[in-house]
Amino acid sequence: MYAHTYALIPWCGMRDSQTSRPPRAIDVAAAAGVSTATVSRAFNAPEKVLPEVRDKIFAVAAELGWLPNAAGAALASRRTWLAGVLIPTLDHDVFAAQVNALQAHLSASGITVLIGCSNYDLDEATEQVRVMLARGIEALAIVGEQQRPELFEMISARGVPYVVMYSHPPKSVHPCVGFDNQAAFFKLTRYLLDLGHRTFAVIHQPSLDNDRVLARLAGIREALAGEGLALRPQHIFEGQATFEFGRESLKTCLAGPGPRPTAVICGNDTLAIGALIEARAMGIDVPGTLSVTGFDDLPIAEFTAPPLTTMRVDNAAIGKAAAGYLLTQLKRQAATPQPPFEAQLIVRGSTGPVGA
Amino acid sequence: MYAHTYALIPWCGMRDSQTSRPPRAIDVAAAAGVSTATVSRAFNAPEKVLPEVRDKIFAVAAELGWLPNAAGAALASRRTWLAGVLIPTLDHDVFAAQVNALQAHLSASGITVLIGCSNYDLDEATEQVRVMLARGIEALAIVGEQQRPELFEMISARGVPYVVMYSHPPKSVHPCVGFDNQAAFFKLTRYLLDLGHRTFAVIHQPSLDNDRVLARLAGIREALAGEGLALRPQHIFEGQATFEFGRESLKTCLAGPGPRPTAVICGNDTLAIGALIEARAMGIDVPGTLSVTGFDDLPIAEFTAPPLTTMRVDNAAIGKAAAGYLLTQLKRQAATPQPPFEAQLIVRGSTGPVGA
DNA sequence: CCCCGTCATGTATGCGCTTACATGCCGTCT
DNA sequence: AGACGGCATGTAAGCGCATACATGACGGGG
Repeated sequence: MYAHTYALIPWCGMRDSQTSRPPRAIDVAAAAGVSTATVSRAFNAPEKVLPEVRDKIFAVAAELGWLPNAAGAALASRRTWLAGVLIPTLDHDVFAAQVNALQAHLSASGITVLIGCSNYDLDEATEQVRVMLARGIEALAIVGEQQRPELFEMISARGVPYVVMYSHPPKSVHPCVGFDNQAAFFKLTRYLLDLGHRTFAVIHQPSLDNDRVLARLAGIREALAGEGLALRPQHIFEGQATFEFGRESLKTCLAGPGPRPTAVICGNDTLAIGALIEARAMGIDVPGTLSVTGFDDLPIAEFTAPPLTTMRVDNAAIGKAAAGYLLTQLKRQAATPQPPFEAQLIVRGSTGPVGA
Repeated sequence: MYAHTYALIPWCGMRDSQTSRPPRAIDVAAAAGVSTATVSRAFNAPEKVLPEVRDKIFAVAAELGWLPNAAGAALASRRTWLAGVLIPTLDHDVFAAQVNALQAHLSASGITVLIGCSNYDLDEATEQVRVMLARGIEALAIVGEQQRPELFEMISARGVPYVVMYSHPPKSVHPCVGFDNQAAFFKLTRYLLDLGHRTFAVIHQPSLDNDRVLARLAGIREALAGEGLALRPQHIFEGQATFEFGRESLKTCLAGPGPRPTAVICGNDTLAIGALIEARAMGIDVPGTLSVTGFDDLPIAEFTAPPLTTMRVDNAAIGKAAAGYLLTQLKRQAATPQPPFEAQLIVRGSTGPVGA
């Protein structure tokens, strides 16, 4: 398809032969009649090269299709221009949005982002960080501060600046860019308490090794304890964050013995929507006899029946702020500790006064 | 927090002094009483090293916290173990799922994945690929085959194996792993035609530089043409893939002059759900007086009111297959051209016979 | 008119690792 | 017994680039 254009690139035609290799700086230098030092300067410190020479070098480089070999550059300059981000999975809007923003911001500064997915496994997380460090990342953003000690040891040992993204507990030993999960769920629960609710159910994600989920549960319990209340074990449901698990949990919950909850707090919007779906299927009036809350404010939350009361966090802003923090760290400037982001309560139609 | 453990790592305490640097292979070699060649072999070809020597080296390496410097390794071995993937944005379930699967699969083979986001901009796409090539990627997956010629020239010139992901038009000049967008929408439209629909509206994503969207429109037109039908300009809506655009497009459409469409084909589920929301708001009976279709089969599609008729593509399978293809290419094995994936029609409640 | 500073460029070293080749040891076959 | 082959390891040469330092040209001031 583009065969005709290959001819423009001298060494292209040879790409089938084993001798073919990408051009090097020395090839560009030879073709431009300068030394490799000047080629290097033309790209890395253009002001140090005479404009005419520089243009000649650029022209030759373009003609040869030369791209500076990053491995060579990294070795010689001791700079990789690489940063890493460790997340549980890309397959989740929240993390994808954060990574997207982080990458966009770092990329604008010429930094390439390596993405490591732990799949919610601490050992895999540690391994991913090991690989990233071997690749020479100069900064690292980590989702969640619950990690193996070795992970923090490795990055501290190498003096790599890092930041914990998404979480931001009040007394973290780590630099954080995020919000306080516990405070957010405290606020949410307080809101429901103020509506008169006294019996609660909770449907949440797997809490193993997950400080965000644990903090959320703590926030709920803290608010309840303030009123002398507690969660009944039969009202707590832990499982995968799917519509299905939200549905079956609500079903089980309402079929159970003892006092029926008047409010269901869900670990995220997906679970809440599942609960909403089941409530509709069972003919339960939401919010008349049951209030339901979510977390994340997915775009769909506004359009469920009834619209979902939830909490919103600006994930793109978190990603951008994390990038900004790392960037100032890389410049060896003072690390300005960010105040936590605020999770915003979005009251919609899925919550109401108890017994309304 | 982990200060007590730092003491276990000899050079940690010095990380504040400017002289501190990560250990090198030669440090490990010295501490283990061998040469750097043996250290290298212990990690890259363990069977060539006596078990006792190997264990000693591993122990010393762990103690020193040594990680092989990837830049040095890449330079010497001419292997970077890097692959790239070019996508429009991570902020979209479909691409995130594909990348997640691709990365999981390649990572299992020791390959690190570089992710480049084009933000639907051809120049940015080209630039991202340029950066990836400079970093030494040995393989590349690209979403969408509509790219600047320079992009394909660059990768061909370097002999980097690549694969187009997601799309799979019948006569592509590129190796593809994906499905035939045109055929999928042909099938979908055919289904609606068989239900008796004759007047159609289309609400779709921006088509500029987007071969997937263009192919989908072509599929619709092809099916209609088979019945001597065509789309009226006032029934075509192009805009961002949001609920909001789906809503306002349906509203505008139904308020417009001329014959009212009995079926609305949406470019994806988000637009379709927007249309569904608007239809409910307007009190329009779906599917009684209006059929609505989506594409992607988002998890929520099953639970809309009415449940959404849509098409499903296994994005994780595409990512995995793309990784598999690149892996065999890297082994210089025969490239087995994959047959296209099939987009599966999922008939639910949002479509029905015309005028039912 | 000479000296020295400035600027543009060249020279040459080494970043940390892999690997072809060299070395030396030991066991085995003739 | 001698030769030879195989094996474990060492030696040393780069991989492609950036950069400290050297060089040389040029110009201005004393």
